[in-house]
Amino acid sequence: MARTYGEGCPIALSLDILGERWALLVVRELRLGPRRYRDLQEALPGITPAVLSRRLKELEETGVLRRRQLPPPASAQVYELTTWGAELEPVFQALARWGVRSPVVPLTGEISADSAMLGLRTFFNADDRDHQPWTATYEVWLDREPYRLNVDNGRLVEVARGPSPDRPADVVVHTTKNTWQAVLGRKQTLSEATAAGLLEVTGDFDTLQLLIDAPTRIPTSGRHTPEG
Amino acid sequence: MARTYGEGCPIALSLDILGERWALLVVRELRLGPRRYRDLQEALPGITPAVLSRRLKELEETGVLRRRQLPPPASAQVYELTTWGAELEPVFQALARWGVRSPVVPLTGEISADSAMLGLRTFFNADDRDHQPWTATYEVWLDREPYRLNVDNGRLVEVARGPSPDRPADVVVHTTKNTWQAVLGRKQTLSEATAAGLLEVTGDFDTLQLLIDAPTRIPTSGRHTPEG
DNA sequence: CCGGATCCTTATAGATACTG
DNA sequence: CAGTATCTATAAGGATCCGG
Repeated sequence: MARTYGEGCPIALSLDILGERWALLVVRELRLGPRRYRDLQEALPGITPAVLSRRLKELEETGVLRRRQLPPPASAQVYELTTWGAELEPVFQALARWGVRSPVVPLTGEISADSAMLGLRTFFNADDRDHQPWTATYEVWLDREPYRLNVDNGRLVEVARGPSPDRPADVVVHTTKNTWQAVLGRKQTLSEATAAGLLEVTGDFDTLQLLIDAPTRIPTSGRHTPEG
Repeated sequence: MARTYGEGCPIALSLDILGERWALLVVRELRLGPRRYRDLQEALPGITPAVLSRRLKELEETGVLRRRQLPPPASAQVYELTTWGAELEPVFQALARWGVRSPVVPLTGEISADSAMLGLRTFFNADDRDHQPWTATYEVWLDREPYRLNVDNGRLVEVARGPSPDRPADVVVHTTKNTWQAVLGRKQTLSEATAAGLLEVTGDFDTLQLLIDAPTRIPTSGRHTPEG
């Protein structure tokens, strides 16, 4: 927080803390749990070490995240969100829902594995009653990184890093984040991706299809006219 | 949008559009309706003309706002949000609710009249059942700028610039935005401000008290420990 | 390796003055 | 009133290097 807007408005205060370049994307990468410096660098292609260091220091000072030393034998240093930092979730949800409707700027480019999984949470629509409320656990591997999902009675109650902890998941998926994004974005059907060998399903295919269909169809453009 | 994060994540896309310095505050000032270049400059102390021009141009190009020529005899040029730009409301709400709970950075400084009125909307709590659901219209003058409020059955259904259009409001208030903020922030009671001559009420005092009490008590600090 | 710090260059914002 | 122009200060981008 080198420079501030100096306003008494809580929005301006939030921007004092989060408004600098890369700051909110650093926080985004911590939404699913602690990450090391190196993990952040890899998830944020384009950020320079100096900027990443500065943002981490500033976000630590303002109480958004904290630095923690993992106990031996890991002995790694990680960054993780504070309780207050984790309460930025509604901000991310609102920004994602808004950005995806951009009528002018197209949504193109790579995406981090974490973001790909979190997109499911953001756009998962429990109110959609085209499907019956179902219950299942999923284990999704994106680029060899494991994630687990827990749908309980039609609600996505858990999105986390790591494989299924106790019993094996009902459905296990192995794919790349790009294929996962393509399927979620309706650019490719689940069947097509499977047939092309881009995605491998272990367990009930239809249960996976339910998950893929749960996010409301996302208009990535054309929702508004530029004159809007 | 000179520089972009180049990601396929909708959050990053939103930040490509809104992440540059001052951008989101410019949009904030348009939440209650069109404003002229000069109005924006006054509401955003510290912004330089060059930066304001650039932000307006970029936000226009990305479809967040549009430039409009008012018909004669006004003949003024104003900036206003597009439909899509107006859909940033959940983002502002989320940012305001988060920022106000900052455990480290204090919330101090001036605030624009628009922001002072919008704070009421952000923190108005229709679920609070300490009071009966009431219905009333208000006309609030902050630093000689008129705003109108409409509470219907305990819900704040309208916050707008300008005086009451048809019939006179049930309650008319004349004060400064600083006093208004102090009263809403529980730093001063309505009675105290009135007794001190800082606030003048025409109409039913208790109906105004209902409005002031409607926002949930806002903890501006201490909600989390810095270690949180 | 990991977790940065340093150095240099480029881009953006701040300050002030000025113009159609 | 609605901006542009000019200059300076600061922050980000790019590459390299260094200590544990």
